[in-house]
Order: sequence, then C-alpha cells, then structure tokens
Amino acid sequence: MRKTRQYQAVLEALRSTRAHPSAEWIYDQVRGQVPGVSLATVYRILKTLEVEGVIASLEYAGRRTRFDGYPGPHNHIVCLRCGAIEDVEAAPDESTQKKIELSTGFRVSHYRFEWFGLCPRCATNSDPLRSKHSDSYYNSDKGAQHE
Amino acid sequence: MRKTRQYQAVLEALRSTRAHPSAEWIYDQVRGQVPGVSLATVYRILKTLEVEGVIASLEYAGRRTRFDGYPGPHNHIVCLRCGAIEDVEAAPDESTQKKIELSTGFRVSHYRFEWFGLCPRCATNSDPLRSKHSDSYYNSDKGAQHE
DNA sequence: AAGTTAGTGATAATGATTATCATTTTTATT
DNA sequence: AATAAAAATGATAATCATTATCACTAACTT
Repeated sequence: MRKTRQYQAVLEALRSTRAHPSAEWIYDQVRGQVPGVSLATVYRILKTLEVEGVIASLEYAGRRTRFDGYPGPHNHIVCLRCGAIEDVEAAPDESTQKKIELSTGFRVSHYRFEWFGLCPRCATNSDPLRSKHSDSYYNSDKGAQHE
Repeated sequence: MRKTRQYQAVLEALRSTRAHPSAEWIYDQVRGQVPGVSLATVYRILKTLEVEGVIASLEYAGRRTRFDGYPGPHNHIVCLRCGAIEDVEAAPDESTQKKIELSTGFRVSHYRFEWFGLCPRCATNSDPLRSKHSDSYYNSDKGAQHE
C-alpha cells in the first residue's frame, strides 16, 4: 500500500482520538486535509489498515463499524444508548482459552470481550433510545451530543 | 403478545435446534407449519421474544443475526469461516465487572464474551472464505454445508 | 353482534458497506 | 525525460439484512 495523502490523512484522523470513531467521522476529518476525497476511499484504506493489523474494527450489528487506531491488549465497554466506547484493561484469562480449544476442537485466533451498559451521562439522562441506524457519536451532520 | 400460530411456530422452530439459526432459516421452518407466513412477521416475533427475554440474538456486523432459543449463563465460540456458533461454558468472572463499573462509571447490564477461530472442519478444509453477506449455515436455498 | 385492539402479509424503504469502472496518479523501465 | 505498467482514486450503482408502512384480518370485550 502506497502512503498516499489519503492514506496518511485517514490514519492521522483515526489516531487523533481515543474515542473509536466511525468511517463517516473519519471521512469528515480527512476532507479537511484532502478536499475531494471519496467516502469509498476512506472505507478502502480502513480495510487495508485493518488487514495489515495497524488498526482494529469494532463491529456491532445494525450500528456502523467503529475503528480503533490503537489496537492492543485491551477491551471495551460500550454504552447501549449513545454508542460511546471506552477502553478497559480487564481481559479473560488465557488458561480459559486453552480449555476451550481442547473441549471444542476449534482453533482460536482471537476473542471478543465487551461489557455493555449505560455511560455515566446516559445513566442520568432519560432521553429515548435511538434507532439502530443512528449513533449519536460521530454522526455525520448532527455532531456528537456529548464528550 | 397473543400466542398466535405464527408466534408458536417461530418459537418451536428456534427451539428445535441448538445451532443458533438465522431469521431466514426460522422463516423456512415456519412456512412448513404456516404456509403463507411473511418474513416480516418472523422478524417481528423474534424481536418481541428478544425484548421479553425469552430468546437472545447474537449479532455480528455484516452477517445476519443469529438467534439463541436457550439463553442462559453460557457464551459462544464462532467459526470465522463458516459461521458456526457453539456454546461454551466459560465466562469472565463477576468480580471483574464490579471493578469496571467503579473505574468507568458505567452501569453494566450485560457483557459479550466470544471466542473466534476455525471450527475443526474448517481448520482442515482450505476452501476460500466467503463474503460478508453469505453464511454457509442456514442460508436460504443452499442449506448448511456441514453439521 | 358491534367495536376496539393487536397481529399479519406484502412490499417499499433504509442505510452502511462494497463493487464497479473509467480516470488519475505513482512507480518502474527503457 | 518518455513510455509503459501498476496501483489508487472518485463517483456512483448495487447489495442485502432488517425495518417501516399500511391496508386487511383475526381475536378479544362488552
């Protein structure tokens, strides 16, 4: 992969935050650096970066994919209402993985371990839950509601 | 919710297997009992059952949702290639959850803990990976490849 | 039996992501 | 530098699981 302006802008945008943005939020940032960039290009570069292991994608059905520019040994806690994703250090212990491999015969490559609930702000705010297809975070036009 | 023929047929179809089927596989089963049933009705009933806590949905971005008719204290192991989902007893310990609640301020309602890898058959079979939009399990016409 | 409520079936709409393809940009070769 | 080959881009159409809509029907209530 060539280190094009688009490529660099995508990686910089993603790494500019610890808040796990969506492709569309990244797209908006990149447009500031490369005005005519296409959303398809952003998706393409994100996929390349993921395959290279440079970034990670966090996928939840019915919600847009969120990207993590600092993949490493950590897990996530996700707000059911606003979609906020924060890092968490806890992880299931490795001895469990060996047991599972023996009992199921699967060859395990990775695990997903995520807590779900309400973030502190959402826990005290009783706005209605929003539909599957609109995250408050990193939404294209409306902008983030909080944080 | 009235216990209509459609409702009962959906629940029976889902509970007829431990293999976590998709809405479309359930739809095919239900059609055997209620010939003119609509796919929309199946989705509607599945959503109701989930909200009632009678069943659980297992969601993976880009793949169709899979349903679990026997939700309980267990977790899953997922094959990256064929989409097979099997039950696993291991779970992260509860003391970790308390620590996370204190450090993040989130109010945790549930967690997701899943191992990914290749099932025994897929580990020894080198067919190409299929696209995001076609699971081999519970695919409408083609039927399951194995199991 | 009439009236209210809930559920259904058919189909259109949704929306994030991917595929396509002609064009442009970059790299390699002469 | 000129040309050829390879890769990346931008614009847009296509995909596809799921949801929304709405007219119609079945089920309860009194």
